Amino acid sequence: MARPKQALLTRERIVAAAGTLVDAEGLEALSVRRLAAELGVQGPSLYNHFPTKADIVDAVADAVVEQVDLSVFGEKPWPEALRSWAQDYHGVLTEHPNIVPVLAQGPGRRPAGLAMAEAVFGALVDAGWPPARATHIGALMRYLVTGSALGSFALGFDIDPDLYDRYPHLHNAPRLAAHHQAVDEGAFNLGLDLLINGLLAQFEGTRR
Amino acid sequence: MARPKQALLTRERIVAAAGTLVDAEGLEALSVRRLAAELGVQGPSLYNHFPTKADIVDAVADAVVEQVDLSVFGEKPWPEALRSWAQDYHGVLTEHPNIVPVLAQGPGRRPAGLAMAEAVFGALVDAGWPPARATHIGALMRYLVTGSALGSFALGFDIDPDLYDRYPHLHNAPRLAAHHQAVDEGAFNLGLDLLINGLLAQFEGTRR
DNA sequence: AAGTAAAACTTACGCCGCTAGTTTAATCAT
DNA sequence: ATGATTAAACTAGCGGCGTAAGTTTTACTT
Repeated sequence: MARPKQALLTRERIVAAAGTLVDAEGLEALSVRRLAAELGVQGPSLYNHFPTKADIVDAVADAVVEQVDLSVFGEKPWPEALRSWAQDYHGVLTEHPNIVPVLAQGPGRRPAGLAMAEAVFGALVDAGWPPARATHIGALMRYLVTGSALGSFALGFDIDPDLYDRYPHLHNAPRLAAHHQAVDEGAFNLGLDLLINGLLAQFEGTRR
Repeated sequence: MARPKQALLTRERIVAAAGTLVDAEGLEALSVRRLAAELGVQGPSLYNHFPTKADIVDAVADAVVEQVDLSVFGEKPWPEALRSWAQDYHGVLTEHPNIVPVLAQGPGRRPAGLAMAEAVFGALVDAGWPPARATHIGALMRYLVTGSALGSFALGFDIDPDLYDRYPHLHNAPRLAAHHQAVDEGAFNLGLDLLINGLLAQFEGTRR
């Protein structure tokens, strides 16, 4: 086949197929040949639409970030906005955990990533936080959200019970797997509460 | 060469060389052939000492975790111990950032990882925290430490100034790179303060 | 109508993790 | 002491990887 009458590929179709593949089978399963096969095409054809595989992965990551709702930042005071955004971000990443390692590297040049940083940082600065402090808060939020999404804490322990003979306090670790959602959510929400309440106290302390 | 009089390889030598390579050039640079070359040997020879490459990577990760000081947990009250441990853990990861993606997946079956979990969880439970809450706190600490070590926040932004024309609040983002250590440290310490102070308040609240 | 650009293709290079089978030395059992 | 087994290196090779190069055909531009 040479150039077809109707193009077989578009950037959108490629990103969608790549996202589906990553969600279903993980980042390691995303190879150029495999992705091309899903699209009914030979591997190198993808290079007519993206310069490198990394650009495809980046586009997948940004498509996920695009799903995060940023509208709260114009509508609510910073503490509620921050909480609401962090929960939504966390929820989106929970649905697409396999792409999180990419997001954890920062926004780079990705438009949705930069737009999100702009919204968060802008809201904090506009609310009266000093820019340096707002940067810290933004960083901290990324640490919590990506740290929690990067790998389930509860599923991070091997489930072989014999493994824990020498770690007496951990004897229930294999049982964590059964409740991993509740454990991970509990930890994330605890962290979010502590951070936002603490920040609020600091903020009001400097105001008065 | 067949079997030499003195074995060329040991697990320790392999892990040390792999760790050096990962530290110097990143996880992607660690290939079986490359590592073998560093050790003056052919690639498949490594399989006489480790069943898979993943086991080598795991051993590198555990060697890093082994460096974290756990002695504080027997010596100080839980808030100081938690802070001191988290700072030490954070410091160790700062020196070996390339292995963090592995640690972020949890301890799995790695002995030093499990010993660390045992120490943290045990100290919290022994101090009076309910086990479920202690689990949340342990998870939260991992989120913060690995989240912050996984990728510098300050270096996560592209330094091309033109990129920020459409993100007015971020116009100073390219300057973050110059102070990335201070920014990242500031965010981590802010988070640690907020979490531990908040936990302390909760703990004393339930005691009274 | 001619010229150019786009989008598919095939081929190929140098990497990758790992398996299989071979050789030789060291160690263990009788 | 010797014979058998195990250990630790080797070579050869499989299937997969990202991607560069060059080819063909179609579509768009002038």
